[in-house]
Amino acid sequence: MTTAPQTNIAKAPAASGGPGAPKTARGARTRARILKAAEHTFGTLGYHRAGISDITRAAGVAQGTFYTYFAGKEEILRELVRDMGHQVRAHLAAEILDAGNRLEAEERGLRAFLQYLYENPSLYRVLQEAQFVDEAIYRDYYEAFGKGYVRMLANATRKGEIRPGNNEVRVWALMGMSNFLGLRYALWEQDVSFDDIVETLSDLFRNGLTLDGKEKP
Amino acid sequence: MTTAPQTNIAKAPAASGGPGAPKTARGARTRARILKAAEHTFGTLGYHRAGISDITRAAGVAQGTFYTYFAGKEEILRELVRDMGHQVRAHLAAEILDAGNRLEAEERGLRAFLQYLYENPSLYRVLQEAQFVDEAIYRDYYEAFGKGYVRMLANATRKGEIRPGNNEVRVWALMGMSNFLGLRYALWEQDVSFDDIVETLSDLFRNGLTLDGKEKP
DNA sequence: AATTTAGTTGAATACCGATTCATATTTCAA
DNA sequence: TTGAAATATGAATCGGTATTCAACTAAATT
Repeated sequence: MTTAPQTNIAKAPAASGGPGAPKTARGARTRARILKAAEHTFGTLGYHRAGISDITRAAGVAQGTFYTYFAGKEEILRELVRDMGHQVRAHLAAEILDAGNRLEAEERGLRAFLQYLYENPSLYRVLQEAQFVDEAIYRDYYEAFGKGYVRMLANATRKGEIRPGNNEVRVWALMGMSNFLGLRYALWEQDVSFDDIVETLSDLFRNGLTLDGKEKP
Repeated sequence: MTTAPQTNIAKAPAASGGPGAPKTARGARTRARILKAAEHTFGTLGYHRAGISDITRAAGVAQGTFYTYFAGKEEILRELVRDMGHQVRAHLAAEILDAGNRLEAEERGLRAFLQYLYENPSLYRVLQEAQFVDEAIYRDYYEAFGKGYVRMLANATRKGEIRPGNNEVRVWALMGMSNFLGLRYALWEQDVSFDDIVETLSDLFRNGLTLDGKEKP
């Protein structure tokens, strides 16, 4: 031990976000630019084809700068999924706030989701690819989403707005619907209006799929 | 032109499956072993982490042998998705054959799908990852699936078993449900019985989600 | 048996891109 | 103003792996 002690206590892990959270306005701006660039790059090229160099180029910074704010490629993906998750949930929550009942909330929620996906196509790809890079972050996303959703259905059940039933299973079914409808009609081809889609689902919620057999109100 | 003409007509493209389809029983066996090994390897490690060497090791052949039957990594993934697609469709078709009506077909189909996914977990991962390697093959899978599904709903509509409506939209919603329910309850955690799941969806199909408002039979 | 064709081998090649690092610049507090 | 801390740079490193290829073995054909 001839040299001075190299303390490894020096670098505080900081709030969240890898090597060191920015401590300057400039740093915060740069970090945000990189994150936004990653969203676009991953969304366009996909996680694997996208290189760090693609991200930094899009952000207008040097490659090395990336590692000032993120521990690596996986790390920024995680950050991105968390960020985007917050955003969608906040957006959808706001959109269904003034719904008078559950059916209306479902209608508005679905329409808002389709619209959001159309305007933010990166969300879909980033999220779905994250599933195979870090399954936990993907589960977290849907479990957070589902938790709030189940709570809303429970309230609706209490109010007598919807039939009693297994709301957790329903929620996963509903999330699956939205996801596929979004992929097909918001991302792939816009050959059916969102109104028509919402109306079709609304009819399913009100009347079911079969012609006979509704228990009386 | 001093040398003899090197004909490039020699290698016939063969039916389907890259460089050369096997012309021997042995070759066919080897090709099948590699395909099966790829299914398992992609299903376990994922497409990107899985190396050709992982596949050939699992198949018990040398690396070079891979390229006797497949043009490359993407090619074998495409082959796999086509294969697996045929298998699921055939399996599900058989399972719902003796259903007396559409509701029963939906119930049996959903249960069979959940069970199939539980027994063949690779299907999910291979298919979903294929989406970002070659989107066309993924679309083909769901369009083939959806096409048959829409036809069945059209028949059911004609027979008066289900309400008239936009069956294409319904089909994408239904496929989305199955997909998510499968992921959550067949792959992630088996904490709800398939019977309960099917019953929940059956209730939705028969009675909708809301308490009021069914139009009369 | 001899010859041609099909299949197999595994080491070498070739390429790619994530991460590191020594250096330079900017910011900010004293 | 000044120096320490924070930020930025981009070329070099480093590990990995898809693909190729020349030599070898097995099977089919004559």
